[in-house]
Amino acid sequence: MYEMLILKLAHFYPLSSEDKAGLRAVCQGRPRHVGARQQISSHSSSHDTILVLLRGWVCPYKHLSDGRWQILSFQVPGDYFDCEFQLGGEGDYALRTVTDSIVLELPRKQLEHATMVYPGLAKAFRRCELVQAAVLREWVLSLGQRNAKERCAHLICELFWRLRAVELTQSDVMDFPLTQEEVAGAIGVSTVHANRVLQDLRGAGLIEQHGKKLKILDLGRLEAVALFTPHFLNLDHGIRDFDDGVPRDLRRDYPSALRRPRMVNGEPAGRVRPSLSAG
Amino acid sequence: MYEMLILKLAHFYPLSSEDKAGLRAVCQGRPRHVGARQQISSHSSSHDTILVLLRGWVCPYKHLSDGRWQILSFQVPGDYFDCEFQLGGEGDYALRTVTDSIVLELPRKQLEHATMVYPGLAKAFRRCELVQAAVLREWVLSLGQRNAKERCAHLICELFWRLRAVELTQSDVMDFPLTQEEVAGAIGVSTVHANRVLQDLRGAGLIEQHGKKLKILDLGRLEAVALFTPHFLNLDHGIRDFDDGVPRDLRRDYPSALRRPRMVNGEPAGRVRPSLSAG
DNA sequence: CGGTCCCTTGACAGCCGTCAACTACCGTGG
DNA sequence: CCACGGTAGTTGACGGCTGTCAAGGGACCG
Repeated sequence: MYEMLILKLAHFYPLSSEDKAGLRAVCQGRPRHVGARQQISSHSSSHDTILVLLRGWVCPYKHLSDGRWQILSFQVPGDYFDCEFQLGGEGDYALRTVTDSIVLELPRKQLEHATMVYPGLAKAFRRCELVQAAVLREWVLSLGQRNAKERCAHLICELFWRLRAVELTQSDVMDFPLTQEEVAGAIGVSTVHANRVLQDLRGAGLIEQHGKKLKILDLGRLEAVALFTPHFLNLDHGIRDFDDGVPRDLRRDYPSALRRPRMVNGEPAGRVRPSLSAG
Repeated sequence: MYEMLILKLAHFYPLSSEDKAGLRAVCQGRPRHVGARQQISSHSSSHDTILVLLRGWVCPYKHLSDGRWQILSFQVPGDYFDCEFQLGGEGDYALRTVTDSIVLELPRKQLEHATMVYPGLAKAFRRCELVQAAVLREWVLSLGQRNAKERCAHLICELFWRLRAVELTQSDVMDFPLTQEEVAGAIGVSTVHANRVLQDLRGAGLIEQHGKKLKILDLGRLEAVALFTPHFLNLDHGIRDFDDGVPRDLRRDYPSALRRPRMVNGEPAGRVRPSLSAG
């Protein structure tokens, strides 16, 4: 079952069979079952553990003192979260399950030892964390610049690509256990508006929903609506050698000036205005 | 000059004089000057460097294919950014200066060696990265749930606390070199609306602006407007011992159910509706 | 003194939130 | 078999926050 973690890590860095064996040796704890829509807390005697999600969906979220709350990401099987998020005290966010889930607690000490012995593991974990951060940055971009429809489409695209990476899709169909309230909490809109946006996407022939399954009818158009590119997910299946170290000039192909498009009826118009010239 | 980095790190973990000496030994490169509103790219022969900001403000930002762009955070003196963000290829975001800046490139290999020799450095850097991630999560919460006025107030509070931590404030006055366009790009609104929100804050007697300086007139009220708590910044001046490892039940004081308040004229109403019961 | 950048203002429109009510669905129990 | 209750999804009316457009003003600089 914890092959899920190996499957995921191998997407970010090619693991040797020794790496995998070393990881398996650490994964000897007893998996813990957590019901749907429950808080997850570290039950072990020490909070110095890493939680690996073996089955189900989980979401970290944050809330304001007046009760408003925001989902920060969705975790799917193979994902892990570092309980160090507590930063030595109360964490700045909380974790709850979306569906029935099975989590495994790995002792940090043992895991760190394994990453010392098997450098491939260290690189895979490190890269994994960088990707998590990249996803969070993409959410900032989404919440700041995309409108509700684009954000919703983008969320679906992100989940589809990530689930496909751990082989949890069947062709164009994926699990989609989120309620509209959870979608709303993730894309920063009200539940009512999330409903309208989802209807909009269905009406446009982009997706179909049946029960807790979601079918992508036209991935290309959906990605176009979302302004989605899978680049930030770095799902290269560990094929590339990231360590060749060829120096490149960053962002050479970026426009020399920041621009914002005019928006007309939620769609960017052809013309853009120059802005924050890059000098 | 690079004492700025030490000053900042010491906020996150108490550094011994050996730690500091070890860090200074790595900081022997020549600082590079970058003009205002310029792209920053890694100029060194290898992209395997860490950039430390010694003077000025810098902002990473991301943009959509149609030209919309979003600022991801502001970096102030003492902050550093890992060029590994490139993830082995083109990065998913870009970096540009807000003001005239001075940056220092540290070779990753040497820095990693130093962190092996001086574990205090490793802990300080690690904690620093965790705080960066926490700030990003707070931005997600802001962009998703706070309205424009709250977001703007929150941004000002965050910057004020962070600048104070590196002793770059004079009593209630801080540098504030951002144009309204940059504020808008950070809080995800149009420039025109950013202007209105700033006027609103000034009109409410919360802040004053003169040139590139901003004076906080009533920090308590500003934080109340922003629903700001400095907790996520973890600016404990390294006083607490983070390694005592006392197990605690996470989030014990969180409400057992997620709730969202009703919003009336942008203010949450007294009553909240239950939502996503935690079981 | 013309140009550029930045800030400001007003009118108008549209995305999105709020409220309230309704439907569909599902498992439980009589 | 149907009543029932709870959860999730849906709809319509209305209003407000926020974007867009256009124009003008002030500060700074060559």
